[in-house]
Amino acid sequence: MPRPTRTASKSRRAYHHGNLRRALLDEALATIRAEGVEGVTLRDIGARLGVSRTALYRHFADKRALLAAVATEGFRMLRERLVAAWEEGNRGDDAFHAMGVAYVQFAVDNPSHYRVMFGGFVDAQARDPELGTEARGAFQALVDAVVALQRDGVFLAEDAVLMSTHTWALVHGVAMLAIDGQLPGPADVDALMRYSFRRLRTGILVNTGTSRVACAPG
Amino acid sequence: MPRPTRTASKSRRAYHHGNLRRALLDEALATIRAEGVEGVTLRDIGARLGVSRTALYRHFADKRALLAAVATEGFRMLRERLVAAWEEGNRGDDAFHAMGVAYVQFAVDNPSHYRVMFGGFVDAQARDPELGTEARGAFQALVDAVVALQRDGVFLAEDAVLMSTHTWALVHGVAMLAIDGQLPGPADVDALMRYSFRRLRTGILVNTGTSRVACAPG
DNA sequence: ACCTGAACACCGTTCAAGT
DNA sequence: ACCTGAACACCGTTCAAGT
Repeated sequence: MPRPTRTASKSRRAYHHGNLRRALLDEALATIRAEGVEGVTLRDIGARLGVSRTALYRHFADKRALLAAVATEGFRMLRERLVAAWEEGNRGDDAFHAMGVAYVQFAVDNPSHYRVMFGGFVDAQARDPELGTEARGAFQALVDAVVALQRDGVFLAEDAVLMSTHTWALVHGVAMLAIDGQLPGPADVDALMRYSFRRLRTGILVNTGTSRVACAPG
Repeated sequence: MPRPTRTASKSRRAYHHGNLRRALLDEALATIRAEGVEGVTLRDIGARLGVSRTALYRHFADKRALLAAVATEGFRMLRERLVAAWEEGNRGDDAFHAMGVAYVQFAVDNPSHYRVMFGGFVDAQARDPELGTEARGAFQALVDAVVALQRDGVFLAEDAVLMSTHTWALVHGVAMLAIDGQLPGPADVDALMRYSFRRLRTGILVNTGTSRVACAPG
């Protein structure tokens, strides 16, 4: 396949002439990974790319737009992980658990990136429609799994969105506590996830409800 | 009761001579409420208090220490709300639900403050021991309720800390989604909380487990 | 179109100096 | 002890100017 007629040129870097946006995104993400969001400065990113510190404004409205793009990419990655876990687990009950584990694992592996995704971008979503689209896409992966499990009679036949949001809140909560260091140790993340998903399925209440009263005890 | 021998003095503000720390804390919190964390600048706070912008360093090591103190106060407030909900609800099953509602309500009422409390202060806890103490105190209010409900045979007699952490993760997740605007509307917060607590108690799984197989269907 | 470089209006923090 | 004011080393963003 012939490359575009554009020559390789004498520019010091390959990301000139069109892929500077991509390079800015990659550099921002690398910095976020290494130092957290507060380590991201437009000057450093420009310098690291051998580019003026104002070159960024050709591709992003401002710093927040850059971070919104990073967040958008995060949701895209997250959705891929969720879908992969669901499909590789053969779309059953265990696969649902695997999705939850994959979700928390993504947060633990990319804590700073995850934080940018949920860093109070209430209006970032309004400013950057693609962010909302991608976030909804990741959520949809969860809804799809819930719907499938409801169809198969594994999960209760309730409002799938409500059930999915409930599940999302749980894994989101576990993820946040994990990356915030609120859990004693890293081994506790696994233990909590195992417990949480068991109880997500069966609840924490002692079984004295109407559905059991009709049964003989034992 | 006689006031301390310190005179009212001619100082323009009452918070000189000992309560500047308190004033700094209040001013920081007010700014956080009004503009979010990123609106907090030491210069503005100093100016608003009629004090040099470096006066703060007499009471806090740096800006992060100030924010850690704000977070500490947040956990103290949160614990009070939780305990109040638990006791006013007469320490029963409904009171547990009320605690959850109070938790989410605190986050919704004080979104920026709540975010400071969970803003990735992994090591802030190490730097500021009081923060960890107060955070653990709020969590303990939840554990106490779980233990009481287990004693009364309402909740499963499992590891109370694990069960509490599971519950905490759920309400934390709901709270984060709510203040992040990830939920369609404010009415959905209530609906989600009702659903989530019902399912926290009873689970989302169809009841075909061993305990029900023994029963006649229907 | 794309990038530059100087300039502007901000930051947190340090430190010698005052009382 | 407590506070000040100048100074330092940073920020994001704007804008006229270059190619």
